[in-house]
Amino acid sequence: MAISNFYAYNLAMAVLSDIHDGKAYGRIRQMILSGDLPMGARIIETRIAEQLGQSRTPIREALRLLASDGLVVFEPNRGYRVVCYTRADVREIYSCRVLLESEAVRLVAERGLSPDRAALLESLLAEADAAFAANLEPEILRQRFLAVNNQFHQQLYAGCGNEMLLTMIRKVTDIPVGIRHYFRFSDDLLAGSHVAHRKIFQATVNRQPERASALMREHIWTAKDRMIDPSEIETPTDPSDGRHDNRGADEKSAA
Amino acid sequence: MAISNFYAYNLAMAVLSDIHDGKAYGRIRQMILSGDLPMGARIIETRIAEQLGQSRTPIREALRLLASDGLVVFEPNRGYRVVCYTRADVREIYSCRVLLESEAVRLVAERGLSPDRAALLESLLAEADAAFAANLEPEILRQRFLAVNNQFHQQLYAGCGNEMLLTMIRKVTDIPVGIRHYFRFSDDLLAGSHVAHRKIFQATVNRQPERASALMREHIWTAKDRMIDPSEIETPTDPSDGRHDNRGADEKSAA
DNA sequence: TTCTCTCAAATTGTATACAATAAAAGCAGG
DNA sequence: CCTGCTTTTATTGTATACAATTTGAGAGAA
Repeated sequence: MAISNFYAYNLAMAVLSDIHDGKAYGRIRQMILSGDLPMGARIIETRIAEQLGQSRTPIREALRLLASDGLVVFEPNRGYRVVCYTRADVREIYSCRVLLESEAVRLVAERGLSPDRAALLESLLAEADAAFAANLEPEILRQRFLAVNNQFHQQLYAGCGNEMLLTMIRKVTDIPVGIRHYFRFSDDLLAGSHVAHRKIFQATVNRQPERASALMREHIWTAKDRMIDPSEIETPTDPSDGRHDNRGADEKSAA
Repeated sequence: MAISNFYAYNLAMAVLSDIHDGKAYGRIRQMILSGDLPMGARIIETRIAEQLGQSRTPIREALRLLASDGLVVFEPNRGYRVVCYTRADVREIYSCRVLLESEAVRLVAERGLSPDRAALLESLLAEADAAFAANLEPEILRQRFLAVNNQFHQQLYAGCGNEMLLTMIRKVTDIPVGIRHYFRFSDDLLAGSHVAHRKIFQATVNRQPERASALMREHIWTAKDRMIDPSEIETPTDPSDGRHDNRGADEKSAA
């Protein structure tokens, strides 16, 4: 398997050369995914450079990369902004997720899970169980669950045998937290999601590709349906100011 | 539709700022897609820079971009090489194409083709008809048809209403010509492909989403089946030398 | 020969300087 | 008070210089 090809894409680059080197790409990426840099925020090269103690050159390259990940948007002579997904965009993304992830899980169910991966997935599900049982504050529970949720999906597909598919799935999965504003995370949604994970896992273990695939489609559709839908009231694409001081203004309304 | 987001990805960047500026990204991209830089060729920044009459800085950025397109591969401290797809990679790519393009054409068939786009597609089909009727040299016919073929696919999906899907399709479609080595382009394959296009187009015009989708799946599967398949004799990933003088060595054996 | 080590050349990584462009501020005129 | 132009500032685009790293060649020893 030519890991050398597909995997030398962006995420790999992060892992290989950036993230543990404390270098630009990984750190900026994290700022975006975590919401430190809110959606729509303009990114000024010199400022980031200063902040990370590097010169502009590596920052620029990191930004180019992030642009191709779809995490920042570039306009010639105007620099970069954190991507600002509209509801329509998010719907598109979820449509793609349905397509890609249902296929991935089908492949996995056909090929069968390796024992250690099955064990890993079990432990993730157990972790989620624990979180629900722990009677946490809703916000904490939500965060905890979503983290496990992401890992579950990633790990589930990992053995699908199609690196290109995995790359594309990462692309529609690694998205700024800001989009959570568009969703209603009621308790029953989380619980329902967890149940769905168990079912999907079971079908996969049982080598039922069609069933696992169908469950996955339904699982993601359900999430998509929970999007808050003020029909045509899109967020304006222009937050106008994007200093990265205004963090936090972002995350609160997500509950 | 937030074109501003998805579309500000790489290809757009090419169109916007690079290609008609005569800048690096577009030109290098073209070198790769056309085979001027053969698969596996190492890319030396200084050399390309000299060749294009620019400094290394913009070349480096272009290469980073191309890496995210999957056209070149990067290794830290070792620079870039043109991606070298193995047969297994190509099979993966075609699996993804089946998935993505069948979905795209389904969406188009559901929404219906705009009259002018339908006309454009008709004209492309007519162009292919003409090519077949012209009794061209096989190699010329092949090139002509493949060019029209690409355009047909692109134009067919263009109105699918999901920019993210289109972006992903571009990614699995824009591939160095070198991979053609892996295919057997017999005359009947081309002719069969053309017939399939007509059928797909007809089903789309008739608003038969499932039918169009199924035809598309079969169409791409057929192409995939025509891969030359010396089972496990993969091309070694290391052509060892990659000066871009050795062009042409590439393209001939494609017939 | 074959292996290893050392040193030189080539290449990539980063920083800095300056040019080109866009955004913002200031200023006249209505 | 607003409008449109000029000047200033901020920011991005490119080139160059130098440091760090890898690659390749050659010398010396087994």
